[in-house]
Amino acid sequence: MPEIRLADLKQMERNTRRHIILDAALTLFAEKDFKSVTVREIARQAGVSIGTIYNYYPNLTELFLDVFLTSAEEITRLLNLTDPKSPPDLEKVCEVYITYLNDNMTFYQMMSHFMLGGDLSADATRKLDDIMKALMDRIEAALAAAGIRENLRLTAHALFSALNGIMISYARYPGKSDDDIRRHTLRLAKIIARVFKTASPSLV
Amino acid sequence: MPEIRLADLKQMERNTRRHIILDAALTLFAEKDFKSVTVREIARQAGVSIGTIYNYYPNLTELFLDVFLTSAEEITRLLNLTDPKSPPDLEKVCEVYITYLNDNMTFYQMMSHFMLGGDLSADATRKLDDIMKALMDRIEAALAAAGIRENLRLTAHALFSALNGIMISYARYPGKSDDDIRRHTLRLAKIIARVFKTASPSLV
DNA sequence: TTGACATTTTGATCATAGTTCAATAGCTTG
DNA sequence: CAAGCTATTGAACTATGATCAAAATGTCAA
Repeated sequence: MPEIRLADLKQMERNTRRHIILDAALTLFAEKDFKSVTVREIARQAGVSIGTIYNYYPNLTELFLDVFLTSAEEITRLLNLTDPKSPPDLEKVCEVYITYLNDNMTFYQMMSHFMLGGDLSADATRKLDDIMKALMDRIEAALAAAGIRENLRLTAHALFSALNGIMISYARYPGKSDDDIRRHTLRLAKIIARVFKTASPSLV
Repeated sequence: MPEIRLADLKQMERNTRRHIILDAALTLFAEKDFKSVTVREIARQAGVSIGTIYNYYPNLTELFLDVFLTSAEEITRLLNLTDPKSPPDLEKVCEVYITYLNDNMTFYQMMSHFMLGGDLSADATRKLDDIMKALMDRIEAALAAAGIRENLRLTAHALFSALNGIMISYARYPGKSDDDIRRHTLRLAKIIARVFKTASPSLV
């Protein structure tokens, strides 16, 4: 039955092409603010025409979302790899997460854009929600491993929120270098991790 | 010395005109997502031409920043008014802040836009930093009133971050109504307030 | 009041963005 | 090889923020 195989190959080819565009976008996002990247730039970087971009993505938003999802999977994987032998340490998980956000500010910018912006298709919304949930689950697992039992889900929500808030509050810190910001956000992450470890059992 | 008075009056007049544009923008932001509000819409709402907008603001970003600063002053005032007789309660301060964010999502969208987006003039950056610092100071005062003494400044940073993170994480909650989101974000705010009250003295 | 000068307002105009789609090029298959 | 299908192309369309010469309005000394 060569038909099925051929169809599969075609699909793989299509995915490869899609990946070329995705990689071009990723390259550009590493260089500059994601809001200022244009279709024309992505097309040039990928070596295709504008129209081809729209053959693989219905619009720029969905392309950006694809980039975001790729990064989100990466950070989820990183979090799952923390300290594979011993049980995951809460402070370590927070540190890895904040380090990733420092290294990938476009990821955080996109997260804020998609979470607050709206105007996503139903399909895109589902994808976004799924990946955010996966991230949350990872945080929850770390909390569970830290011995938190009561209100586990709610506490995980609060911790996840707290971590996400660090960057929005201090990504721009007047008169500080990137290194200073990294140090400061990591210190805040540590504080938040400790606060949750210390106080959680006594919550209502 | 009538010259000085006249100059003052002119300045007041100019400020009044500026306010007409500001109010028009505020009205539109209450109706729809701030990213989708156009210069033409603001001009129509304010009853002036496009060019006049640019007479009072060098570009749309500065106009948006002005709207943001207006809201930021309002929330700072609200926070200062919480429970004027008794010492400010930490949970109450968190509740007021999160309630305001729920009622004024455009404010939060703008905060995230300006804090993460960049491309502000030097003057705009200073204004933004000032108002964020004022907000922070208010949180710090509430923590101090709650009895926190050690690492006050750093703890205030962490708490401020945590509160800001609530909205970015849960403003979009799959399948939940606005009321549900309000309830959930307020619950998270309460948890965070308690966590900080309980655990802070034992921090390093 | 008048006329000359200064200030403010106006909106057509420009550059650039995302998006569309008829024409073209490239493959596949009978 | 030819017919038909699919993928690619980029000029063209709409809408955006921003500009600026011209017009309207305001100011004030003579």
